[in-house]
Order: sequence, then C-alpha cells, then structure tokens
Amino acid sequence: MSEQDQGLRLFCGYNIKRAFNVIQADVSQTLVPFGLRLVTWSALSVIHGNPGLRQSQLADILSIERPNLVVLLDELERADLINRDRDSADRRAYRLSLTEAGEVLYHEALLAMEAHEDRMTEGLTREDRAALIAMLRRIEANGKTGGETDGNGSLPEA
Amino acid sequence: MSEQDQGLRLFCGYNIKRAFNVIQADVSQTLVPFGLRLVTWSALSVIHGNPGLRQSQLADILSIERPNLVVLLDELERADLINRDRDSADRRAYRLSLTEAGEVLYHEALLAMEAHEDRMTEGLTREDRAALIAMLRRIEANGKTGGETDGNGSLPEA
DNA sequence: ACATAATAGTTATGTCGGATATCTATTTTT
DNA sequence: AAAAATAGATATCCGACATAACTATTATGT
Repeated sequence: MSEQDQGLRLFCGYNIKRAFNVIQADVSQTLVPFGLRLVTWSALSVIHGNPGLRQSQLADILSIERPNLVVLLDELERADLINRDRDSADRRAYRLSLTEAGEVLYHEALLAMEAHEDRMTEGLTREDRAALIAMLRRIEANGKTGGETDGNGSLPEA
Repeated sequence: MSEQDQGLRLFCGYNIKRAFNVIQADVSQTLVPFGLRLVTWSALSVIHGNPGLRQSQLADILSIERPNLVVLLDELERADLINRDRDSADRRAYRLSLTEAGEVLYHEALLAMEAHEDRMTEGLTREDRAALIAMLRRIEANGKTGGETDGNGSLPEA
C-alpha cells in the first residue's frame, strides 16, 4: 500500500506545510511550561538580540501586522517580561527591552527550544540542517522577489 | 546591518514557517484562476489518484478533520468537480471521484502548480529539491513518533 | 434476534492566527 | 501654522482548524 498522496509529495509546499504542522505542535508543547507561544517566544528572541528597538521595527522583522503585535506585547508586558519605555526623542514610540525576568525566561525557553530542535531534526546531520535552512531561505527569497527572473541566484555551498 | 532575527534563523521551524508563508501566498494566486485553494486542490489531487475513496479516508490522508472536509467537498461538489456516490454495500459512506470537469480542471491546475513549484525553487537543483523534501519528511516523521528515540533512522541517500 | 456499540457523514460552534480600517497623539514637511 | 506622515492602539473581520453532539447505518455480543 504505497502512498496515497503521491501527487502532492512532489511539491515542496505540501511537505513544508506538513512538516510545519508537526513542528508547530511540538513547539507549542515545548513552550507551555513557560507560558509562551511560538510568536511570543520569537518576539522575546528578537528583543533580546535588539534591545531598544521599536514596535514597528519588531513587526517588520517578524513579518506580523502592527495591530497584532500590540496585543502580543500587551501579553508580554502583563507577564512582566518586557519593558515599553517611551522614547524621549520621539514620544510616539516605545523602546522595547527584556526585563530581568524576561531575560531569565528567554534563556530557559531557549534551552527547551534547542532540545525541541534536536528532537525535530533527529536523523539529520549538522550539515543537513544547514543545507535545509539555506534552501528554505532561498525559497523565502524567491517568493519575495515576485518573479524578477534573477538568472543566477545560488546558494552558499554547504 | 546584519540580520535582526539571527537567534531565530537557527531554528528550522522559524525558517519553515517563513518559507511556507511565501509559498502559501504564491500558491493562492496560482490557484485563483481555477477557483481553487491549496486545500481544495490537494483534495482533487488525492481523489484523482485514488478514485472511489471515502470521505474519512481522504480526511486521514490530508490530515484534516472530517467536519472540515465536509464543507470543502460541498464546495467541490457545487462546482461540479467531484461526485459523491453512495456506496451500495455501506449506505453510510460516499465514494469520491472526479467528474469530467474535475479531471480537466485538475490537469490544468497541475500545470500551473508545476510552474509555481519551479518559481519557488528557482536556484535549487533537482537534487536539492529531492534532498529538501526528504528532510522535510524526516521532520514530519520525527514529529509523529512522539519521541520513541528511534536510534538509527536515516534518510535515503541523495 | 435484539440491544449495544461503533462508524460515516453532518451540523453547530469555538478558537486562534492573521488582516484591514480607523482612531489619537505626536512629529515632520511645506 | 496647516497638511501630511508616523507610532501605536482599538475594533472588527476572515479563514484555518478543532471539538461536541446529532442522524443514519452497520457491526457486535450475548
């Protein structure tokens, strides 16, 4: 009894979707003990790496809409994980940073996420993972350049 | 100005999500002329490859819940793309198949989807694509075996 | 055979991620 | 100073996906 979705398995999109579904399920479980979701953890990670950035910058980096980011940050602020400090030079804007508790939680969650990553990529070598990520990024880039027929884009050699 | 999501780019899940987002956007556009969505096209593909299957089987193959499949099939039936024939041996069940119009539309959409796939994977060799899909399937399998510590699962060699 | 359980499909409903329109406050432009 | 742009917030909607419960039919167990 061979596969019943043979026709679909030829498409990257179908496989990507299915792989993401299982990752999403596992990552949700992984983050439950920390009271985080994938998107809130992503926000913590970016704020950790770019303290002082603005909400709109964060929204751009994560490719989420500003209105949705607001409620997400409300959630993180209520949990005392981030600071929203008014920018003294531009009083419309907030500067985002992690609180002490936010830093601690971020690092704890990072360990759990690394274990999660190892679970998900079991059977793949370190080089496999690098190649996988490079190809996914290439696909992401292909999608964003709505079809300029970039004749020779290529991947960094594994 | 290096990347502002460095910490996240190390995770397959983050890259998979972002790659899927651009694929999803492109595939939606690709299927608009056919009045299809990714999930309805997937259903056509599986029915095409397995004529006579039941709704619950289709739901299993596509990993979608039965209630959601019902409305999806209603949509395809209303567009006269599929037949729902009562199984004479089990009058609870329907046997699914494509109509003539469904076959025609499926093949037309297939061509468009293959062009879409080429757009998305521009810059990847045929071997890259095969390796990518193999790794994604490995991840999918890792997720489904909720952690049995399969000591030596490996990938088919590229 | 008949009561019980199981199954196929359906209906109704809830949840969650993501998108748009519009608003206020502030800053920039002219 | 007036008009336009920007940062963030509020309200609202849409689509993907999940669960519970219902009807009709078939399978099971004594």
